[in-house]
Amino acid sequence: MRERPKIKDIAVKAGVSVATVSRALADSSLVTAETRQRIRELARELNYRPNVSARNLRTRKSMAVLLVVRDVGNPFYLDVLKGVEATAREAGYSVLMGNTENEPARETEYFHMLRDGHADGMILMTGKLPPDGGTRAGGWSRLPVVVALEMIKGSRLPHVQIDNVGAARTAVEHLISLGHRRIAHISGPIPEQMSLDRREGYRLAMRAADLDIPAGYEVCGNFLLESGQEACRRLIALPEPPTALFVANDEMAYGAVHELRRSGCDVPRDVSIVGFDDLYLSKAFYPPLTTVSQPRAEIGRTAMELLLKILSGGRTDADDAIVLPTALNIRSSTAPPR
Amino acid sequence: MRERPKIKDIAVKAGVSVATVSRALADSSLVTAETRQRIRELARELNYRPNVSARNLRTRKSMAVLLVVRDVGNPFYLDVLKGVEATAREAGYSVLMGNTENEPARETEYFHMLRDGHADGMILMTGKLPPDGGTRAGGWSRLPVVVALEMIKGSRLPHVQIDNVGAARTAVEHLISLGHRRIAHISGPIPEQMSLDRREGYRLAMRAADLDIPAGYEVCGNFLLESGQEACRRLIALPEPPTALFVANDEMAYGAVHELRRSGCDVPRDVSIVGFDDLYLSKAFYPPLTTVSQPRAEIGRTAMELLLKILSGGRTDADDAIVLPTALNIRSSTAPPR
DNA sequence: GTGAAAGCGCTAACAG
DNA sequence: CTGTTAGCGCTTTCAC
Repeated sequence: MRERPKIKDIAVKAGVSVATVSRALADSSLVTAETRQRIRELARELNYRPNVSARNLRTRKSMAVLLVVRDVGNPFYLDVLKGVEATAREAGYSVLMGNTENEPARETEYFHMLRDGHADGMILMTGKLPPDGGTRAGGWSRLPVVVALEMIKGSRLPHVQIDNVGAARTAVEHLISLGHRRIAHISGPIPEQMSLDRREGYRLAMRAADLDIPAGYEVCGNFLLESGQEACRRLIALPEPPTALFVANDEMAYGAVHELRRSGCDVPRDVSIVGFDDLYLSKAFYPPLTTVSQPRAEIGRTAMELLLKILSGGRTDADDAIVLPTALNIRSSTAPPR
Repeated sequence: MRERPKIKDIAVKAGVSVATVSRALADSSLVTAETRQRIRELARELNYRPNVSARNLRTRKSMAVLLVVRDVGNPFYLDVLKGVEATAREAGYSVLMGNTENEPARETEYFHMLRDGHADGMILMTGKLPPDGGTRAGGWSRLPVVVALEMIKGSRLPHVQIDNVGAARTAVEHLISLGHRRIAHISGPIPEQMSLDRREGYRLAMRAADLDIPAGYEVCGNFLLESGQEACRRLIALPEPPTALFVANDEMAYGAVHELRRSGCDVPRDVSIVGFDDLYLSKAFYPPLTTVSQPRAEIGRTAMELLLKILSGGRTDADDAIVLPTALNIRSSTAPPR
């Protein structure tokens, strides 16, 4: 086998011009079925594959999308990534991983990568836009970007999201309906929109039921296991500790349960716990965790589909704000108070 | 602001040639510090960024690496991905995600992508080479590929791995030293190398201790939670059920514990369990899981470093088989038999 | 239907 | 030190 054959090699062998080969390979109707056939066979024979850099340069496309998350190490993104990857693949796109670690500079860097032609579009799951979003001509919002998972308020970008406020509210109402009155909340980092929303849902449910939120009942975590543990420790130490916890994500909920157990409390006998996310593990956890499940894979899929639509020239109106349904998954970490 | 400025725009504005601009931007020493300075400022002013497709075409590099795994949805890969991403980033590379779902066709497709210039190198974590690996000139082994996590026997490719046999053996020896004699094993899919190796470690430990492996004591799973549950169910139903389980990964171990609990057995009182992987969750699991921990992030980092070395012209000898250490993490899911 | 030719934007010889 | 020039491999007018 030769070195990588180029289009010209095929052209020579087939006795046609490079243009014809290019057309034949692109399935253009401007080419006789016969020549097309011949060229395709020749291409296969030579094991020809087009050089993507050349094609990208010429077509000004990269057939890649950039998926930017806060932390690639977070298990939450797994299914989302899976959804994105599958959909992208089917459409002939590849997926570039972006990881910001919450650093604004990186956030900006990925937008640059998009402009530079590394990718044709981007799915942004970090909940924020680069700092200088407004100063550039047209801002970043002109770029083919879909915001998913975490919404960015006031950004005219198309969104794929869930109703965090409503879902959180439903979760807390479940606790209330069980008879709990002393319900605390472990939130994500404030002032991230997602944390704010879930806390808002908690507050709404409490207010609607005429329940008090005593001082110290709202503890702020960072979505990581240890912070759930730490937050729980503080809650237990309160003069009047809660009988139920609404935790802003499963990972922190795991930490909270762990801490409760360490201090001799039983879940749900002494304290009920509701999480958020329904990680793949939550059903095998002990006790099986009551939690809000969100359609992660579908979020990924939908976001990618929306991006594809935009890339193929579809409108990018803000009415493209898609809200996917959540569900409260009631398992064994919640029970009536003693 | 203009449309994307190109190198020529800068050249014109600066009154120099494109070559000079290119050099200045590349920090070539062939350019006066002064002109370089001037050009760089101009570039920043114009918000210039090089077009990657053009550069890729010209340099025949993409500054991207392909990370291919069996299943992007598997939490096991998280930290590995994180290690790869961080190292790649530092070196100026981006990471393309590849997902094979165990389909040979996809496996091949990613090798093609590599050849096509989508990426400069590849980190392969699927444990297999495409079917026609040998028929092509030089086979796939000529490409800049590093195999990580799962080894491919007899492939001259550089490897980054752990000693699965030894680690498994140590895990089982722990059980034996606790006094267990009826020890069963839930393996991964056979005949995957990784599953084979861990089972081999189990067998070696058993044989060395003169312990029998009764019929039905080796059950095959697929590394997923449900399969651990299912396998455990069969083990419990045995006329003489085991008092300890060595499970080939944590996820299946979770499933096994879950099943044991469902059927009224206590872990570790009735059955001891050792897992493999030490997922981030295993310490918050109930009971905290005794498990073999492998340095996932470091595996990712090392694989990427090795790939970088190869890409920069380093040797790719098979003596580049790097074995990273594991550790047995003893927690609360193991205890002496009753 | 097919071919000739013009670039996409950049880098790297080669001259000066 | 700087400029001129020739492509990288492909797609796509524009002629024929």
